Amino acid sequence: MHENQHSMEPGAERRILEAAAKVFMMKGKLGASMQDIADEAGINRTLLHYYFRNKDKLFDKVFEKLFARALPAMLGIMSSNRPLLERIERFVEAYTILLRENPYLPVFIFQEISLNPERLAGTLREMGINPEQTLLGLRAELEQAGMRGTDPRHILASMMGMVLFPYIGRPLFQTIAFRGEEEAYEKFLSERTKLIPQFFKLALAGAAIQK
Amino acid sequence: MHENQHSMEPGAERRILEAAAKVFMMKGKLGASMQDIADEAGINRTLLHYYFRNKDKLFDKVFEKLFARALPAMLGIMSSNRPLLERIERFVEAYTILLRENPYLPVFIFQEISLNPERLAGTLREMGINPEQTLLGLRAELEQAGMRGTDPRHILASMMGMVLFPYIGRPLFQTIAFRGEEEAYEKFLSERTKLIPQFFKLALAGAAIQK
DNA sequence: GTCTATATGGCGATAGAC
DNA sequence: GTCTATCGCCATATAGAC
Repeated sequence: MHENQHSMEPGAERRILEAAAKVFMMKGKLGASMQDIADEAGINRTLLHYYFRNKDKLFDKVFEKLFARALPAMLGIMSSNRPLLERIERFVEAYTILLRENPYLPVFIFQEISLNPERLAGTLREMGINPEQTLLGLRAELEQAGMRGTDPRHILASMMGMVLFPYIGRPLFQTIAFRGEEEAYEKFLSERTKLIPQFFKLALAGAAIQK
Repeated sequence: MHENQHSMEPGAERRILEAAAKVFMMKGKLGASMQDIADEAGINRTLLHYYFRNKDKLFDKVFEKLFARALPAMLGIMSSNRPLLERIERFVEAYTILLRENPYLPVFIFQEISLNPERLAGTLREMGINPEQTLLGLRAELEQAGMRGTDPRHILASMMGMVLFPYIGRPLFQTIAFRGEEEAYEKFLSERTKLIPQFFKLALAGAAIQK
């Protein structure tokens, strides 16, 4: 792509993207300046323009990358064909790992989509994600997996919320409910990995009793 | 506060705050210009400065107002002394009403806190919220309310996540799981009002069986 | 209190030397 | 490919007339 005559630092583009991802996530799209990103990457500001033309294009690339990192885990649970409880376990594990490494990811993504919903359809198309088809699979599979009569999307939304909330609302929740203590909160997050699947298990058990 | 010699449109300050809240929520703090807010309020741009001095101060006022609108419902469930399931029901109802009228509220608040966590402690203090005390009450009350041995904060986090996620992730979730259909999603949101408390009921029932 | 006109600064973007 | 210098815009903010 950038086969130029002079020596180009190998992986410069990747290093820029990593720096940009970090800065965009921490300061937001508009709060981050090109200078901030250049500093973080340890390069000259104008090089950003050389590689990515302008800020919008750079941001788009970063967003696509981060979005592609976050979404598959969500669709995984939808499209696998394991038992419901096992799928929940795998889902929670996958997201816990992802979020431990990228705690700002959910706020960043939801904020961006919220401010710019028009772009979503196109992004999904480019990623080769077909909502129609995914939905069909989900419906059929989850419908008969345990919660008969309940729209399986409720399970999915509940699961997503239970997993994501402690990260999305971390500063607030940690301050109010944990006196701001980091270590205690980390422990809390770890506990949830086991606790969330267990919670669904209990709910399913309870549902079975009710019949 | 603004007792001036000339006729001031009554409630101008409030009208500005409402307009600003709307614009800030839809465009973000940096994406919103003072001109945008002035247009929304139907006044001249410089009047914003007359009333609120500068953009930061205006934003702070807006944020405080919105934060004060969102937080009490959360603390309510913590500090009441009703049975656990009843508290959950009330909590879900209260938030459903709030979110139906202010769908952008959670993203806005979590984004701002995420970008500006330093301000949080001060804001809570100004609002007269004492995390220490709230936490003590919560611990004692929920501990003996049903989920023995489980940190009650897990219940709270789960509840918050289940309620908030469909709003925070609405554009994405509605697109993927509902083909973008508005009406179907509205119905989905309504269903959750009953479904979430029911879900906790089942989990508690399941927990009872396990003993 | 409300308006017009203007100052100021920051940031994205490009030109052009090397 | 990388740098320096510079242009031009836009948004905040203020001065000052009415």
